[in-house]
Amino acid sequence: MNFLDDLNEKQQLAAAHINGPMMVIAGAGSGKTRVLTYRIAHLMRQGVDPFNILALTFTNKAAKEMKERIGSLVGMGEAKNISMGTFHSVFARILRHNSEKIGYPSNFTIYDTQDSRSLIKSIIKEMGLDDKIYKPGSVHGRISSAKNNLISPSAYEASAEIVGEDRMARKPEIYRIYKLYNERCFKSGAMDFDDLLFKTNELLRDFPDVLHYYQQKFQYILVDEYQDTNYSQYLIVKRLAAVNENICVVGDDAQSIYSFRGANIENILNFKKDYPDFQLYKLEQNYRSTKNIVEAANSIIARNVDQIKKEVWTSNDEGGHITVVRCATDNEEGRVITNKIYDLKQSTGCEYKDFAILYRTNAQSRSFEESLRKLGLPYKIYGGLSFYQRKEIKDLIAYFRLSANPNDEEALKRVINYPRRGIGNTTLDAVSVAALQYNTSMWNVLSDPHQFPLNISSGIRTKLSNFVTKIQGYNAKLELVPAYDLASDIATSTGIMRELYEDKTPEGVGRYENIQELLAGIKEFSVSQPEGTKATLADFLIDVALLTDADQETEEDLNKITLMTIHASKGLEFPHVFIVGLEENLFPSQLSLTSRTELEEERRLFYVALTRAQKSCTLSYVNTRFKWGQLITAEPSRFIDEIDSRFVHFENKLEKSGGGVSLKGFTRPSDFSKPTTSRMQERPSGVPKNLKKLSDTPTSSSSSGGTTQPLKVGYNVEHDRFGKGKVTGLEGSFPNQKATVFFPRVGQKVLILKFAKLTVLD
DNA sequence: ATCAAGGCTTTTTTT
DNA sequence: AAGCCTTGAT
Repeated sequence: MNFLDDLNEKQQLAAAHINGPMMVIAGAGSGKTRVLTYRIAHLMRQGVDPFNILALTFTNKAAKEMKERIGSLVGMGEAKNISMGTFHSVFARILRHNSEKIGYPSNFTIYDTQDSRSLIKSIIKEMGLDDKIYKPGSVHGRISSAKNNLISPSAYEASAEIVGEDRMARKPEIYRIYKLYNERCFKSGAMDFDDLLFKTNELLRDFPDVLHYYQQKFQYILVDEYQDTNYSQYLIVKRLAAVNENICVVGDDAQSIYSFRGANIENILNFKKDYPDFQLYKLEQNYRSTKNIVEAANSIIARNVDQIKKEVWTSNDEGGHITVVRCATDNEEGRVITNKIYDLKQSTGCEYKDFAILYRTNAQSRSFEESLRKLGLPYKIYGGLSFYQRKEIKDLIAYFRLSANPNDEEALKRVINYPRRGIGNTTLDAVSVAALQYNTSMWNVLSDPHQFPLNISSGIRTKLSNFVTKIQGYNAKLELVPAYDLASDIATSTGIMRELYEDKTPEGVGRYENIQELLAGIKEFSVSQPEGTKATLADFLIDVALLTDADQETEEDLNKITLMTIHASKGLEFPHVFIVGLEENLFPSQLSLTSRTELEEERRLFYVALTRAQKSCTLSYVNTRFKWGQLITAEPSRFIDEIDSRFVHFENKLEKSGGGVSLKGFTRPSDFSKPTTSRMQERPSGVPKNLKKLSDTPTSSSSSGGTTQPLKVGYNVEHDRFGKGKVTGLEGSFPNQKATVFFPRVGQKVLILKFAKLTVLD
């Protein structure tokens, strides 16, 4: 039997392509993952050894799923042997095998973004620069994009253009920070995310035997989401594919949403230049969404100037309109969307996993979380603060890292005084200075303190040497003791377990459980290793640095409502999608409004969001929203109006009235003191006029100084939603005065008076 | 060296 | 709102 029969004609042609370069331009929902999967299976059926296949995906989860699907077609035993994963994880492994060639230990550490920023921050301090001007985050961004374009520190320094840009931005020293940063990473035996690609390029460039080996090994190369690769990734692929030219790239320019991290649509154009005889396949039939959704999405993307023209179409049902909902506040948005999900589930009988709430920024998840929890609906948030970014997890992993690679300076600084062992900043600074002075790592100073002049008391010296001995002990066990055993040994013998166990606060209990979960994860990791291979803690570390919480998904997560950013939703699909927070300055983001290309990327992002939906798609926006603790007013996103109106239904559009609602730009709290602005919130009906609404008179009472507060502890008040209650506490002053009120119906609440619809009864 | 309190800033997006 | 950092007291 021929399993290619599962595909449509165009998909079949692409999947059956064997030798020579090929590109698949695939519209949203046109089954590109399917083509990739079947093509790999087909290759294997045709006798290609899975060891000779390299498939690069955008996420580890995508790799895992694709592997499973291929496994079900040709057998798991075989599928296992394909090299499949993200660029970062595949090449981290390759680097590990070849690390000594480029001067790194095989147990090199992978610095995450936090590590990088913290290192950059200390370098900025050491250089005596002002970290208000040289913000670690933006300096890192600059360095990162240099690396993604394969610009080394010396090339950076030599480029008049780049240094000129820095000078214009009043940050002329970045090239020096970059240089020092790289030196420090090297000395710490650490690579950052970008190094994983940069160093791979170095390795393949400078070691012809290595290049040759992998060219022979990877006879067939496939790259998914090609539109989101950067120059560094492009060049790795080009080098590896140079001999056999059996390269297949799959992508959709309309879904390019990662240019902020160096992704480059030009890679598609370069492909045409590099392999002029390549075969092009276009997939334009959408199998995912209703006609309305497909055409609405088309009408959006048509507004972009930068695009490869294609006609995405579907033979699916027409489906319902795209619904647009207006809400007063972010909290109401949470309630409204949650209720809609509840109703839709009741009426259609679908499952929780059929719903997704997609937003532009992680911070928006809060209001949805709250109302979902209130209604008792199960949900899972992806992204944001992931499991591996939690403090307690990072702390324990820092011990693991240090045990595997004692030169890892960021790990050292993290745990040398955690749990408290009386080694403070003064001591650490002294060690750091000595390390810099003698051009060595902090660990070398610590482990051989007599070699270095350290002005430190003997009591502290003992503490330091105890710490060193402890780490050396772990280090010695690294190759001998199984990963799980060593990990739990470290967790207990450092005192981390005890410290967390003794913390009986809910947060403390949670942290303790997280540690347990991490240890369980390590056990699982050990078990899942192929027969005969022993998994050390160092092996686990390579994995863990590149895991995200999509990889953490458990069985029970499988039937929950999904909450994630639109970026994270790429490649996924859901029957019912809610795209929330469609407001100017949020989506499109304020930061994207300066250039057409950035705005177009936001539009592509909206396109991606729309095309996640299979059956229905609902958009929402709010009139006022909290941002950084301040209430701001918002306008509906331009993207709403950009959808061809034939496909849209406005559920409760605000009628244009001359009144105060169409206020523009009143985003500052100072505007609240202007008398004309009429509070922006509609006065709830049902509040008798003779009752004094606090929120109507915030300015006169407090900002004019000295006048007594209209509210006192003990007053009886009434709230629109919570009912009657008694004030039990007041704190802060205008505009941030808060009242603690006890409502017999709902319990104690802390209300911000500026906004609370509170009425005094006495 | 440690801790508490108060001030200050926030990359939108992620490997 | 929340986390981070500085400051000041012990």
